[in-house]
Amino acid sequence: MQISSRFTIAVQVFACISTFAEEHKITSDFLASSVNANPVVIRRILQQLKGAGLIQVTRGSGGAAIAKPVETITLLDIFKAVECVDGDQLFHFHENPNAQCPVGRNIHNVLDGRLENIQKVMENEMSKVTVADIIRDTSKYIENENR
Amino acid sequence: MQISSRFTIAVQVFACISTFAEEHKITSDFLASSVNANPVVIRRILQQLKGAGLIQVTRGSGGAAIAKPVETITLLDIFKAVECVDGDQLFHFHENPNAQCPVGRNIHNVLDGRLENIQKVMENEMSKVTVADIIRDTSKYIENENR
DNA sequence: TTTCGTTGTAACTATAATTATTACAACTAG
DNA sequence: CTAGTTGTAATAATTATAGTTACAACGAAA
Repeated sequence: MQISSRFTIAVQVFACISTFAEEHKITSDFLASSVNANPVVIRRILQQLKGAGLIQVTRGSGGAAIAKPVETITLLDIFKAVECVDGDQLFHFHENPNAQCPVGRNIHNVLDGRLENIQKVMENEMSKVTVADIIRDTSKYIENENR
Repeated sequence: MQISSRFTIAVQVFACISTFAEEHKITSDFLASSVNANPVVIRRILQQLKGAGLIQVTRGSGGAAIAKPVETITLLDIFKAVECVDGDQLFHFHENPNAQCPVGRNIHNVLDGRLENIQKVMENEMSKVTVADIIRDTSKYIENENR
């Protein structure tokens, strides 16, 4: 099981906005072409990012823009915006372990805390990377191409 | 997107073996009843754990047993055994980002290292918990019930 | 050596999530 | 009003998960 491509697509959206906002209007079609995905898929991701307050999308005339200072948006913010995980739980239990069985009725007691901790460590690492970092690296790589 | 229940089921398998091995033969039916899942699903997980050298399964007469000292088996070992992730990559990219687009052709350069790092941190945390810890906690919770 | 319980695995189904696609009303700017 | 765009519904295709039936292969014990 992998984390869905919505997440990496969403990150690419930020990189695109920052790279091209001055030259192009950032429409869902434009983004879809950079990602090589369907414009409707992009629009849905844009809605999720907008719902989290990370971008703004202009209806009618079109165009997406980043809504907050890029140093204040982390990969974790993006992840939580687009990865609709059931109750924010990364790990999935099989439903209804057998309460007649001593192990079945205690498996959550044993695991919940430890799994929560693993998830927290991962999220903490995600929160260390900001969109500013992504933007800086993106322009660095693009500049390196032009020599 | 969540990590599949195979992982938590597999952990429960170890807890069951350690808790009941002396009283019962650990068959797929017995495990299926504790987990409340289908025996064939359990047998498939047992095969994955066996393939990773973590347990042994006796054909014919039946029964599963832990194959290595429990302090040497970590949650990461179990995770890697049952979670068949494409190329060990937790994060999924949309295929074929547009190579005509400067951002599209550099998104992997920008993200691969950072995502790998996030995954590594998570795996490192998983490797800190051993089956011995799981077993200890399980008996602790079961004992606490009996007062 | 026959019987019995079990594993290993194939085949098929059901369910759910992801991603793509078509279509169109609602909206905004010119 | 027109053109281009967003927001969203509806539908389909694809993939992964999980359940189920079935049965050959196997091992131990009668």
